[in-house]
Amino acid sequence: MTDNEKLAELLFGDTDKTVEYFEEKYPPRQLPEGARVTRFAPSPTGYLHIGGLFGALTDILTAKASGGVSVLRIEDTDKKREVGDGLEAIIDGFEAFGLGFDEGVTGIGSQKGDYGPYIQSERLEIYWAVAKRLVSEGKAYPCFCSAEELDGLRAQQEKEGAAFGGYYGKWAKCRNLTYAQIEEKIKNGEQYVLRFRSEGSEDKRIVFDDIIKSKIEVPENVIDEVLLKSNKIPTYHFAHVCDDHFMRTTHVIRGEEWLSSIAKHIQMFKACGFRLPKYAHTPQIMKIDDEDGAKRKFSKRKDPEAAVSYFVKEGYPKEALIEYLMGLLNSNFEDWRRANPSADVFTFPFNLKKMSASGCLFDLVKLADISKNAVSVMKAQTVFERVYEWAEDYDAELYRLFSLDTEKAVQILNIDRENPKPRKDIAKWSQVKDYVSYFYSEIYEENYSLPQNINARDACKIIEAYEKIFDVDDDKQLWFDKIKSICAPLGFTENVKQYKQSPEEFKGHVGDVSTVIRIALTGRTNTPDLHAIMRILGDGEVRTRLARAKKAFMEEI
RNA sequence: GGCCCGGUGGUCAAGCGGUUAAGACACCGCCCUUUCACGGCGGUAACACGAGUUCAAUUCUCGUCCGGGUCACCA
Repeated sequence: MTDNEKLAELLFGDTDKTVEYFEEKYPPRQLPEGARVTRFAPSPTGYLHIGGLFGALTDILTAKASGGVSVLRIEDTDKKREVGDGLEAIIDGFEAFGLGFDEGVTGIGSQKGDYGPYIQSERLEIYWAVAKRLVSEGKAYPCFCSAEELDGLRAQQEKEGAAFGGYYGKWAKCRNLTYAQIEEKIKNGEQYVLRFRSEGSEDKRIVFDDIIKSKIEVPENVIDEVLLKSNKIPTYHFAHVCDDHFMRTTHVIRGEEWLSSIAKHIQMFKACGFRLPKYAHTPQIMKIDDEDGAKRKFSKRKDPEAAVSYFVKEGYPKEALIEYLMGLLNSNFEDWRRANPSADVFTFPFNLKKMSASGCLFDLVKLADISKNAVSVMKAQTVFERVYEWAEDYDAELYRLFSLDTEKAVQILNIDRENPKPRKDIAKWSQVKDYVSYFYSEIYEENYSLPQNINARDACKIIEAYEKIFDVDDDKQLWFDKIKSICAPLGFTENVKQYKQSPEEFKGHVGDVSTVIRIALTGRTNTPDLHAIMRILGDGEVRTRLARAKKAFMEEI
């Protein structure tokens, strides 16, 4: 038995399962040629970030487009940052946007798939088996340095002008401890972490191909990275290597912040004797800082829209956010969508290589546009259901109003919706209350301010005339003809062109007349089809509102 | 600061040695129109800068500048 093997026993005497055991337990996947296995691996820190949704979409799309498998794995190796309902936020976030993985964690306490468990804290024996082998081969060693010592080391390095800080070379004090020294420290109950014995050299370079960033060249890593923390839980780096190997991940898609640790990951894969997966480092989604106008990544603290729950709260239709993200992912998506207006997004021929290598700004305006289009093609009944469901959680008043008469709500939402070219008013459900407010007397706010070109006296006369001709049963054509008929006697023209030719001859045109009626009925100058609005309001309500408006105009005279 | 990634209109972006440098969103104008939307038509607006390679550089190389990331027993 070599010293290294003795050390492995000393450190991992309790772990009886071997790397070979896990190799057998998690055999290579039987998948068709070219099928890609991807994974999204968030840590449960309390919320799902917009970048996370972006990454997850990339994983799912990549797997789907290749006939492969997407996995959801939870990286809960940092107990300090973990939040109680962190997993819930992630699961809820995916559910809210209709994203599902083929394998992995499916809910609180539920997982599916043959390569599990899919929560890192449940995979400890795997990491230990790999760690044990690494120790026995001399590729890892225990380090007893305390946090204070490490701090001191860093200070010393700075003083001596070391090119970079970290645990390596002559500063790696525990690197060459003898078996006897280690044994003694352990007997004394000293705490230790397990470090990777890096074979790297600063002047050698590693070249590899990133699917998105293409060729990347970095110096080898020389730092003896921590593999297992003092509580025997692995660091991200080590867990990544073990998990993606045993889950048989073929494509590691992750944010570009990981690019800087790629050298150590490649070295670790090599040291473990695992085949290196392909990497794709995705660009980041950023925003413009409201204060200084600088481009920067989303901040959890400063930007509410960094969390996907923000979009849920605002009531963006889930398909809108997904469509927006799809456009960011592959810019040819918009063309594809035009050609396949009703196709399932997941049938889009997604191509990782077509992803842009540079970061982009999140554009709420563009999102709104996509959203309006998405909502405009929905049936009124669908819009109603979606708004109703949303309101139940986020707008009690709207929910109650809709509950009063769901039939009426659908009618309101159906105005101008059956047209060949439907309106595009609604981008998010939180706009709906204002959009429908004048249909509900409880929240309807009267506002009788007239445009400058119309005075209260004329407004009053218009309403009086209109009261006489109004019949709720008139069809749209007849109704409008009647409005035209009251124009001339009041000094307005029914012909807009005529008015434009000689404006001095008239007080206004039929548009001004209907504007007065519109104001009287809805309190605003802009609304969808007035005829449809009055049909929903009903004869009684229309007459009541006309009377009230007339009174208000009279008081202004 | 070291290392790494990136830099085409306001935004997202095609193009990857020879193009009048696409398209989408936004913006502006016109048309349609009872308002607003919708729709149609048109418009403003871009290859960060400097060298080099080349007959020819937005495309290739180098430098500069700018932006971002990363340098933990966090992921």
